[in-house]
Amino acid sequence: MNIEIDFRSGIPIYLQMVERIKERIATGRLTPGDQLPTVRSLALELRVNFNTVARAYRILDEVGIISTQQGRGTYVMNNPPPEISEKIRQKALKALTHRYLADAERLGASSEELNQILKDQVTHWQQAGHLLDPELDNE
Amino acid sequence: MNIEIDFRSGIPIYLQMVERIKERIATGRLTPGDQLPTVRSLALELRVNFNTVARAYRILDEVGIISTQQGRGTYVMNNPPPEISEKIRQKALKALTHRYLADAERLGASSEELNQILKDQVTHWQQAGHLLDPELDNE
DNA sequence: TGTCTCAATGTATAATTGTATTATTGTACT
DNA sequence: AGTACAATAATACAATTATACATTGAGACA
Repeated sequence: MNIEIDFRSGIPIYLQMVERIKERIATGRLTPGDQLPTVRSLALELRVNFNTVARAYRILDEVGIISTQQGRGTYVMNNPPPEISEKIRQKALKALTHRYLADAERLGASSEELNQILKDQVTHWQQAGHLLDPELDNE
Repeated sequence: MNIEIDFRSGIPIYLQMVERIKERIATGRLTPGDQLPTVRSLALELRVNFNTVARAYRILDEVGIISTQQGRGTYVMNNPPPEISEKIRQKALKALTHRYLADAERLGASSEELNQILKDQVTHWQQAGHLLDPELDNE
C-alpha cells in the first residue's frame, strides 16, 4: 500500500491514514471494488497495531467511502451516485413502493396490518433519523 | 434462488440467508419436498463461501425446517405449524417494510412524500384500501 | 449382479479477517 | 504529583473463507 505515516507530526495515526486513503481514492489510485489491505497486513507494514488501522477503516466506513466486512475484508465503495434528477428519483420511489406492496401482498398482508407496521416503523424512522435494523432473533 | 443479502448491513450473511429462506417457505414460494440449491451453487450465486451457506442450512436443519443430507442435497421439510408460520410471516413483513423504508430513505424520501405515494398505490392495490391514517401526517 | 470409479453433495477443522472490550501510554492541565 | 482524556496496544471473540474429507448415487463394465 505504501502509505506514509509521520509518527512525529502530532497528528493521530488513524487520522493520517484516513487522509492518505481518501487521497488514493480521490486520485483514482484506488477504485471502487478494490480491496484494501487487511487491517493486520497494513498494520504490519506501518509498524502499528491493527486496531489503529481498524479505527481508520471504521471512520471511512461510516462515511460510506469503504465497506468493511467481518471475515471478508474491506473494499472501496462505489462512487457516490451523481445527482439524480427529481423525476427519476420519483419514478424510482414509485417503483420501489410498487415492489414493496407486491411483496407485502404475497405475504398476505391486509391494508390494516400494513398500515400498522408502517406507522410503527415510520415513527422510529423519524425519531431516530435513521432506520433500525430488523430483528433477526429467533422466536 | 434470487436471494438478496446486504453485505454492509452488519447482519451476518448466514443469518440473512436464514431469514430469507424462512420467508420463502412461509409464503409458499418453497414448499415441502422442494430441493434447495446446493451449498456451492447458492454460494456462487451470492458471491459467498459455500461454508457460509452450509451454516445457514445447518441452522434451518436443526430447527427442522429443512433437511440436509450429505451427498444428496437439502430439501424443504413439512410446513411448520400455522402459529409458527404466522410468526414468521409477520417477521418477514416487518423486515420487508424495514428494507423498503431504508431504500426510500436512501432515495431522499420524506415521510410525507412516502405517505402520498403509498396512499396512491394502495388505492390501486385494493380499491377499498385506505392504507395510512391521516394522523401520520401530523408531527 | 456386483463393484469400481467418479462427480456431486454436505461436513469438519483450521486459517484469515474484522470487532469489541479492556489495558496501557502519552500529553495537557491544575 | 495528580487527574483527565485521547491515542494506541493487547487480548479475546465472531464471521467468513480455505482446504481437506466423507457420503451418496449414477454410470461403466466385467
